[in-house]
This record gives sequence, C-alpha cells and structure tokens, in this order.
Amino acid sequence: MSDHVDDVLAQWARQRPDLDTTPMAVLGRLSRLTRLVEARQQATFARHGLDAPSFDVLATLRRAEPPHELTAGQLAASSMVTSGAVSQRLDRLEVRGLVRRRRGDVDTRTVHVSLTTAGRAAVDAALPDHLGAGADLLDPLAGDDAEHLARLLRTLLVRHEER
Amino acid sequence: MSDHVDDVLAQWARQRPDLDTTPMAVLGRLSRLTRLVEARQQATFARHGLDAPSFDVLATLRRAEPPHELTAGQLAASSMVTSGAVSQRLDRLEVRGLVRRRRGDVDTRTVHVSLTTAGRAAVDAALPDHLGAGADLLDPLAGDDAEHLARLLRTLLVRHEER
DNA sequence: ACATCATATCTGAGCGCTAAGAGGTCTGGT
DNA sequence: ACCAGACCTCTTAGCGCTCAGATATGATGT
Repeated sequence: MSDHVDDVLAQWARQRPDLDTTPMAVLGRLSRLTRLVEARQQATFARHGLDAPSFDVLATLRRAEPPHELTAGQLAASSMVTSGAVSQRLDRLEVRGLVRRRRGDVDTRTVHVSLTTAGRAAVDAALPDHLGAGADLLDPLAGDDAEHLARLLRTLLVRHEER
Repeated sequence: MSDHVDDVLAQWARQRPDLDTTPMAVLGRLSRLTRLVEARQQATFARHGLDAPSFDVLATLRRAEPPHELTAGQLAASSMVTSGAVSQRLDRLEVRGLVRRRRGDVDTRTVHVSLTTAGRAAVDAALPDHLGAGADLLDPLAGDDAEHLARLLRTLLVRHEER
C-alpha cells in the first residue's frame, strides 16, 4: 500500500532528481492528514450543532478554571487566529446564547467571556464524541506508536512555538 | 520546556479528570503544527510572488510527465479541494499567464491545464527555497526521527485515504 | 496634568473555500 | 437512434478568516 505522498515523491524523483524532496515526506503528510482529520472532526461537531471554530472557543473556556471565564485576548492567544476572528466567533456564539460577554471593570478595555449554562452543556455533550472520534482516528497506530508520534510532534512544536 | 498542548492536557485533567484526552496529544499537535508550518510556507511562497494554492497547482503540474499537463479534475483530486476551488485557482493563474487552459478534443468536457514557460519558471524558482524552508522546519529532529515521523504519519494516511 | 505610546477589542473590505446547482457532454442499454 | 444517468467543469452565494485601521482605554515619563 502507498499513500498519496509516496506518489508525489516518486514523481519528483522522476522530474527533478536533483532535488532533495525528503522534507515533503513529513510536511506533505502533515498537511494532508490534518485536512482529513479536520473533516472528520467537523462531522462530529455538526452532530452536536457545532462547528470547529465554535467548539474551539467553548472548549477553551470549558477547560479554564471555574467560572470558565477568559478574556477575548486570551481566547485569541490560545486559538491561533487573529483578535478579529475571535470577535466574530464570539458574535456568533453570543447570538446563540452559548457564551456571555462582560466588559471588564478594572480594565474596561477587556472583555470577559464566559460559558452560559447552554454553552457548557453543548461542549460537554460534544466532548465524549469528539474524543471517541479522535481515538478512532489514531486506531491504526499499534502499541506505543501514538505516544511516540505525540513525542515527535511535540519536539517540533516546542521549537516553533518559541518565537 | 512544554508546548501549548501540554498545558491544554493539564487543564483537561483538572476540569474533566473522567475523560481520556490522550487523542489530543497527537491531534492537537497535528493541527497546531500544521498551522505554523503553513504560515512559514506562505512566507516562502510570497518571496516568489506566489501563494500556497498557486504553488500547489503549479507544483502538481511540474511533477507530471512532460508536457506537464493535467485535467482540471486530476488537479482537484490531487489537491484535496473541490472542483469549484480548482476552477477559481486556474482563473487566477491563467490571468497571470502561469498556466494555459485547453478544451479537450476527444472528450470536450475536460479541460487540459499546462504550465506556461513563465509558470514553469515560477515554480522552479520557488522550489529550492520551499524545500530549504522545509528542511529548516524539520531541523529539530535528530538522527532518523524525521524518517520515523514520516513513517508514523504514513500509517495514518494510508488508512484514511482508503476509499 | 499632559503627551505619548502601548494595549484590548471591534469593524469592514477582500480573499479563497465549500455547497449546490447549472450547463454541456459522454456512455450504455434498449 | 434514442434516452437516462453519469460525468466534467464552471458559477455563485455565503462563510470564516486575515489585514488594516478605528476606537477607546491604560501606563509611563516628564
């Protein structure tokens, strides 16, 4: 069995044998696998009336200490999207009654975002399904290969998260 | 040193100790790492007047057998985007004179896309930079860890690309 | 006090994508 | 020859994102 990236590497070897395309063996698979994974996760979220950006915000709040409240800026830092994107995500969640925005009292520039009862219920309902789907996705990895994979990815992430 | 996912897992352990969040150790890192990698690649492409979707199309054509020609459908299948997205990518590339569209003669539904001289030059100019940046990204991996990582990702990809 | 600079969030234009469907063409069965 | 269904590409509305800038507030130095 071969995957798409095997084919790509074989094509490059034919057309540009002078190039060292080995980075693609990792990075090409990283990119494709992420797309496939995110498509599956989207399907899981949809079963609970959510989408990935919404779940991202709700889950970030859920795992914060009670009362499950963070500022918009903290949400942006955690989510790898811009503050503008967070504003728009919060607009959508607020309209649906899943989060609540509250203007900061000590620093009135900040906005404190917290889960409503409905928001907490939504994320708690989706979580087990999400984790179950994740376990299924990793099912092909035998033994301690999943841990091993996590460790290798972690090595790269640690490096690239230090700016 | 810890990465962002370490923090996330620790938070879940505090707020929902009943859940097994180990899938996130892999999938969370996969997602974050891909975003970081794609941001770097985007910067590389920009130095050559390209963006990721354009490079994707041009590189797919470049690694095809001479005369570096594929149908729009083949490009869509290779790229993990819809046929509509490919149509739009081709519009942009055609306007810039980097690809050429030709209506199929035996099957007039198909559109054959080929690299122009300028298109081939553009992708060949960007390629070494792209591969160099990729090698830098994987630099933290010592010994045969990169190969090992590629093998693990491949295991997952083979499974999920079936059907 | 005040000016200056930094910080926190929001706004809106523009971009590339998806989803759904339109238009045109091919294929196989009758 | 014809028709129904499959196929290929394009079109367009709507979505979430980024980028740039607007608005407002806080912090710092004099």
